[in-house]
Amino acid sequence: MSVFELKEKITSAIFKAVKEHGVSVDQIVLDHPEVESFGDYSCNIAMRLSKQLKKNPIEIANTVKDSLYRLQTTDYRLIIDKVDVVKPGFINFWIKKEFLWKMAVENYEFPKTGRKIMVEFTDPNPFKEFHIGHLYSNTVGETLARLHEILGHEVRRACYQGDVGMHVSKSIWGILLSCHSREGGNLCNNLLKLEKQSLEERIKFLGECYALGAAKYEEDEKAKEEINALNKKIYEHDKDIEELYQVGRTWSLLYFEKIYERLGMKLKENGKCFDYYYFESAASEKGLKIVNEYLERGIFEKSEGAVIFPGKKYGLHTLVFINSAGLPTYEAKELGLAPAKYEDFSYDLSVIVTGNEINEYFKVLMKALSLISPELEKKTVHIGHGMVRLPEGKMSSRTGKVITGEWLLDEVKKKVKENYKSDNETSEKIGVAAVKYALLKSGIGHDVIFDFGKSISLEGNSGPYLQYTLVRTMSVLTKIRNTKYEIRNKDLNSKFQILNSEELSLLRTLYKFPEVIKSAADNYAPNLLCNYLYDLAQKFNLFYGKHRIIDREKVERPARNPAPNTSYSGARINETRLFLTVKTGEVLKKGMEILNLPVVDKM
RNA sequence: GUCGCGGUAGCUCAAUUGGAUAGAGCAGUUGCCUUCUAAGCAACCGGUUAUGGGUUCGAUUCCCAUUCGCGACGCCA
Repeated sequence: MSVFELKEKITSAIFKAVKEHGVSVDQIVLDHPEVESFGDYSCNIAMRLSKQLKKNPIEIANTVKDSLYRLQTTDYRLIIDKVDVVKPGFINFWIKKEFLWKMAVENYEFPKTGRKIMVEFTDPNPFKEFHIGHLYSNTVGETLARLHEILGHEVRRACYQGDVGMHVSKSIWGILLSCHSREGGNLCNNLLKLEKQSLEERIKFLGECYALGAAKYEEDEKAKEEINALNKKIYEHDKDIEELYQVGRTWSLLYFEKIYERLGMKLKENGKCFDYYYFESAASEKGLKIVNEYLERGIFEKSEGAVIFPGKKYGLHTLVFINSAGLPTYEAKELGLAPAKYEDFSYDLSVIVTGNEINEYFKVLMKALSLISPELEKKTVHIGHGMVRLPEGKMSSRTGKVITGEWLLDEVKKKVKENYKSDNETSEKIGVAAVKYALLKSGIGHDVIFDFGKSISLEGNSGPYLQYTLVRTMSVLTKIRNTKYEIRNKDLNSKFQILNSEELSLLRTLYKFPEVIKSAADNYAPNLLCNYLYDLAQKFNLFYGKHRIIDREKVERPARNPAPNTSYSGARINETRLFLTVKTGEVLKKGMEILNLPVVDKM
């Protein structure tokens, strides 16, 4: 029996019991109490009915309890150990230990649903750097994708990249200037000379060009005009800059793939990390067409030479979709993107992960989409994640106040290496886990204030803590595997009864794993899974520190050679604890896989 | 100015969507390695949940006001 079935059984039993009182309720809330001494499940129905029935909640709770006892089915009797009515009017349920055990040991897998979900995330822009905001989006998006895969859905990953637009023309303008000042001759050849340099250096160069263009755009009227003109040229594939443009674009895209692989994304059939790549250059054509079509139908309006969506009519902002130069803005492109995605993969749900700074835009966008294609609008969900900020404020590529993803990963890796003297490969894995966990562990909506040294923790509630705990469980198992041992507590029936408080507490955490996955996925909240895994690891470490899995006193060591990894032949193993250890390891491993945290053998 | 989001321990964050005694980590103090990995464990310290009212059996959570911070508010994404 799964956790879900168990909960359903208790809920329906309560439902029946309540019905006996002649009242009907729309739903029964059944939760795990925070405090373990309040049982495994808790119901507040008596308090909710108190007003309606004009009776004391305790009284109601007691009669419900009596009805439960009278109505009980064999299933129910099998599951429930004890029911209690407490103070304000809670009805608390204790599950038989045997069942807790069964649920914990069972490897629950969610059945395939056939539901098709597309998740769009990361969305870095070619010609600009991949900063820690992209790192955040990638980490969150990948975990959301994995959570939905675990739930049995068919998931596709999408990445939408801005290969046209003002930021590109600013970069190109910067490149033109930089390449000119180096030498004369063919611009593209000058750029290609950089090919000898590492990809990282070339990307850095592009970033600098952007900063240059962006700064001049604001300072220099002439530069501004040139950049605006360039923007149009890029849209029109003007042959003067096309070659240059393609070179830079290719470098960027290659570079992004390298980072995705470093972050542990799996390669797809196309040999890349995302299933689908969308570009603004393509979306803009579709978007233009759609907006123009619906301009005639009166959904959009002309105003001051631009095409706008009158959001004010619907209590939202009015936004420009096609600017006065005839070019589509972000909003129009997004309108083009939705049907393009649907053509590739006829999804039931489209999840779009972006920074929360565009939350307001998205509301407008969704309103416009609902008038154009209501069925697509219904299938679309926008998740705005918090922005990554530096202690001194917002990041800005223009002023160079940017922390790139690679820099962060490298620095953390270095710190791990220095602090713990671990080898290169291990340090990399620990560093990646530390960075990702730091981004995943808090709620998705809030901004993340990034402060190196404070933000990325290697101990306490951190990625390495989970890795370390997993290593501990594996270490016990290897030790046992290499050894002949006797198992104590062979008697299965007695096993459930004699659990000490640490064992019981671990068991009560273990069986909840599938519930946590479900609620993390349903709420788009990876932090729920982080919280759970951390709690589990803490409980395991407490248990581990307090109790022996392999009996110490039975260890026979060769008298002359008391090395720590000698044979443990003759050691006795507590089977209950062994199972708890195995299970903890499994859950940790699975959970870390969903969070996409690398696993290490030793630390 | 209008709209949206937020304010929880010195710092960074939780709190099962209205539940029981508001919990962790970091920082600080103190113990624990000849015993399955000390990136660990235990203990202490730390709170008028921004402020004031309201709704009810019950509020960090919902409503109103005040205040502070961030974002958006017509041609960037």
